[in-house]
This record gives sequence, C-alpha cells and structure tokens, in this order.
Amino acid sequence: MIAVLGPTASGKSALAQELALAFGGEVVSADSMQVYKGMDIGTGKLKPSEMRVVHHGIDLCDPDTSYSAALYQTYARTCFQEIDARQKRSVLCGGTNLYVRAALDDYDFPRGEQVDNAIRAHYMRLAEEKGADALWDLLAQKDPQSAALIHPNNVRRVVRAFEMLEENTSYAHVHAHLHEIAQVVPAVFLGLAVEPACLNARIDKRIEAMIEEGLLDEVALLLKQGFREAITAPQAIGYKEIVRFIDGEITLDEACEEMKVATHRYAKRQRSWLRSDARITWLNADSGDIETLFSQAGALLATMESEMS
RNA sequence: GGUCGGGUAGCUCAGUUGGUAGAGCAGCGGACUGAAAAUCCGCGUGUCGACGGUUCAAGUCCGCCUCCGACCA
Repeated sequence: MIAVLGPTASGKSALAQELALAFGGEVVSADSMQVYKGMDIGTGKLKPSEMRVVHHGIDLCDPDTSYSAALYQTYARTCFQEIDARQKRSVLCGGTNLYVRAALDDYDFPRGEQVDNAIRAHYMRLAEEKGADALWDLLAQKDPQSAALIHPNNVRRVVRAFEMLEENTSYAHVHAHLHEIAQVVPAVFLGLAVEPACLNARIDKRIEAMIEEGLLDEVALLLKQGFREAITAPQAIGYKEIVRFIDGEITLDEACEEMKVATHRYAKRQRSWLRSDARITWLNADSGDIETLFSQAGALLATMESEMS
C-alpha cells in the first residue's frame, strides 16, 4: 500500500495513477467531495478518458445525500481487501486527511445514527435559537470534560459532542486517546511538498481552467437536481461560490476570486494537518512535472523496499 | 502652467484639540474521530511619499519637492 498525500493541486492524482500503473495497482481516492456523483470539474476528478488504471472512491453517492468519514472507512477497507485479493497494489490518493486516517489508522467510530439525524438537527436549532454560548453551557452541564475541550464558537463540534453522548461515549473520552491511535493498514506515506506561493499560482490557474471547462453548466445541472437542499455537497469549494453567482449575489469575477482564496486556505489547512505526521516522506513537487515526481517517488520506494528485505 | 483632492500594512481605508499608528479583507500559524473542500482558535506583518522647518514631542502644523487623480487653462 502506498499513500500519496499532499495539498490540493500538488499533483497527487497524477502521481498516484503513475505509481499504480508502474506497480500494477489500483487507485483509491480519499476525497470527501469526489464521492459525489455529478461533481466532476470542481472536485478535480480525472476525466474517464484520462483514467489508465482502476479508480475507487469516486461517485459513491448522490449529492443530495450526506457521506461521512465512517462510511468511507468501511468502503476503503473493503476496497483494500478486494484489491489484495486481485493480487494488486492499492494506491491511496489523499486529499481529505480525516478520510485517510479513518482508512489507515485504528479509528473506531461509535455506532449511532447517520449524518442527517434528529439529534444533530435538534441541537443545531437550539444553537440558532439561543446562541452558541447557551448551547455550550448546556454541554458544560451534561459533559464538562468534553465542553472544556471545545471552543463555544465551534458549534459543530459542540453538537457532535451531544451526539456522542447519545451514542454512549464522549468527545473527551475519544480525544484522550487521539494521539495513541495505531496504524492498522501497512502503508508507505509519500507527501508532495510545494512552495506555498508556487502552489497558489497553480491553484489560480486550475480554477480558471475549471470555469473554462464548464463548471457553470455543471452547477446549473446540479441545481436542477435539488443541490440547494443538500447538506454536505453544496459546501464544496467552487460550488458554493458559483451558486451565489447564479443567484446574482456576486459577479463571476468575484466568485472566481472567492474560489481562489478559499482554495488557498484549504491548501493551508491540509499542509497544517500533514506537517505533524512523522510517517510522511516528503517529495519536492515544485516543478509540477509528473516525470520528475515519478522518478523521485520510484527511487524512494526502491530504497525503502531494499531496506525492508 | 494653475486650483483642488489624495499618497498611512500586500489591498481598501481610519487616525480626534500634535503624544512614534488601527480596522476590514488578504496573508501566516494552529486545532481536528460519523458534515472535514466542513468547523473553530490565535497572530499586525509599517522608512505614515522625500527633504527641511516649528515644537519637549509631527502621520497630524508650515515650507519645498515628488507621484497619482479631478477640474481650469
């Protein structure tokens, strides 16, 4: 198993596919937005014509349903087993780091209702009516340990803490063991590092290309299919901005600019998440050239394998 | 050429009766177990256009120069 990780636009998809091709593997995408059908251009999915190996983790559900890390965990592990059974190698292609962790590490999600549940809706409404602080105060009464770990403004996490109480566990309990979680799927971690200024320039170009490739039509089609009422999918960068443009709230230029800024920030969050993971071996991906990347990765994997034997 | 307005953070700008400067956005850093492309937390990064003057003290007042804009010639 090889895990290719890195911020958006670092060249993960291309490298993952190249490695799969070279080692007789299949790519498993770990991306919380590529799971939605019909969201292609804006999520940077490879076009069918560009796919030269089998890809998993894409188009798993309709945009009006909500996917989750727990669902992905089950899905990804099944993929790994099946790929193994075919005597092939899995190449995990990261993006959503929570999904990567859920797939490879011993994340134990408590059982309970799925994402769009009544408890969540109830507490979200409570937060809207009485305010974030009032909701946090309520949590502090019911579960002071968890409340102490969550900032009152972080309504989502406060709500999740209530859900966890319903599932007979607690945020605090889980949090206490967060940094002792073992890796359960053996893997080599490759990280693609790109100088932030360089990456941002690449992101800007990519966003302009998305518009040219027809992102507006893609969003318009999704809107006809009830995209607006969905919970998770419309939060995707590139989609929320284009919806606002279609609604006449902002100009196309403004939408474009907001997409760029949001993506720069997204890349920063990904960087910050990956930086602390000591398992990752970093490759310099400044050039954006797949040949260079592939030869670096190939050399690295060869030395790793000779060390192991 | 003349008159007026302006030149302060990467950008847009605020800055009281003179006391070495602060907002928004951008940016940077961080957290993260069932929405994670989400959510949340923290951080001002400065030759106040240049030079001279008045003053204990100048972003602020005066002079001169310069650049940008508008108007008048």
